[in-house]
Amino acid sequence: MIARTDTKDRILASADRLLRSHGFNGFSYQDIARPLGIRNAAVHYHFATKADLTVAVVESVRKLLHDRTDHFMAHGGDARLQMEGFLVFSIRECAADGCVCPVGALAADFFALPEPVQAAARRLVDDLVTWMTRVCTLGREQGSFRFQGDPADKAREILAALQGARQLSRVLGPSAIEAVAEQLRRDLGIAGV
Amino acid sequence: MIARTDTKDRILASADRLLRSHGFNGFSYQDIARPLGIRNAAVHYHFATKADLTVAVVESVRKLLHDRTDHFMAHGGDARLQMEGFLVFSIRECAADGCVCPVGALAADFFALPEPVQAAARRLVDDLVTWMTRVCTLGREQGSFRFQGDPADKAREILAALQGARQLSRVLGPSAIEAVAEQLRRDLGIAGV
DNA sequence: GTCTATAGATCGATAGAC
DNA sequence: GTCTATCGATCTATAGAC
Repeated sequence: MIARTDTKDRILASADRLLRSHGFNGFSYQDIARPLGIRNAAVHYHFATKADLTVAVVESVRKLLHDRTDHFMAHGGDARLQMEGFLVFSIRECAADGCVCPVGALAADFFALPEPVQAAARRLVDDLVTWMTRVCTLGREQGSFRFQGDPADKAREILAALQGARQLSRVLGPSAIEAVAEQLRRDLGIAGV
Repeated sequence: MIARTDTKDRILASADRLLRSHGFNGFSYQDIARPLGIRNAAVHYHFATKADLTVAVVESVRKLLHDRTDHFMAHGGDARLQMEGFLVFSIRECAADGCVCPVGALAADFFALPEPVQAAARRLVDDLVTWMTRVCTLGREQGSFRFQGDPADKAREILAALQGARQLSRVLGPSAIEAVAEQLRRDLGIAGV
């Protein structure tokens, strides 16, 4: 059934964009239904509750992360390429539509979120930290990165900086995340590559 | 009139806490009125609209920042003390109640916010960046900080990292911001002081 | 300055026809 | 799978008594 899958995917894509641009409490089923030319109730058919829909969005992002990093997590690879890919990805997404990552979108309302949504956010953050920690560990072993201290701390610092930078960019413009990304490169000793 | 000022201040304090814990779209006039033992309409008497109330919250934070940094901005001082004070302040606020700074609270919904609220957020971010840039500039001149590149870039990196860390801490627990703060110190060469 | 009462809108969600 | 219709709740904001 092409129609079913197609509509469900469109709903998911729309919810993804709305969640990351307006936050969990900043979009409604109406906002999703109207541009798709369907009704409120049709969205509820595919995703019974707003919590279900939001969890699905977070899980789709988590799956995207796994698709892009599973090989690296299992077999290793060039840490500098992984890092640079993530920086460029963050800058491009931020500049394109000012969207933050789902974690940043959910964190602001976190204590007011349905518990399943909180749990999904936790899973995504755990995955991001695990992956970034491996990138930092391998990068230093490979002689690509220069930093002091525990790779797990450096990983959280980098993730926090990018998350915060995407939010700063909403207020200051796209130059903010570019400046932060370039400073992160300088700190790691990979600027001007 | 003690009563008037007192209630207005209580409303402001309550709104501050609610904004930073639940986001702009995550709290209502009811949430403010009930714990204070007053009614919805009484809040509207002091702050006509939710935008007015939110702008007042942001401006009060901006005033607090000025009170703490005006002397430093005018006459200089010990950059390491300014930096350490800000790190400790951020950690303590984050651990106490999981609140993010107003910028982080407003950034998630930013494109859905009333324009005056967006403008107030911009003013606060500009002030923070200006101050932190001065801290970084003086810190390097004083030989306290070690970093590559433009102090304005380092300043935005640090602010972004702390803002992101406060949000990560909601998901991962208070250890996240402590780890990020310690990594920021290591990067600057002021760890273990 | 605070109240009661309510307007007016929107929200998430459900029931049932098609 | 999408529709119409609607429920019940909640929200921002206002009017007017006290």
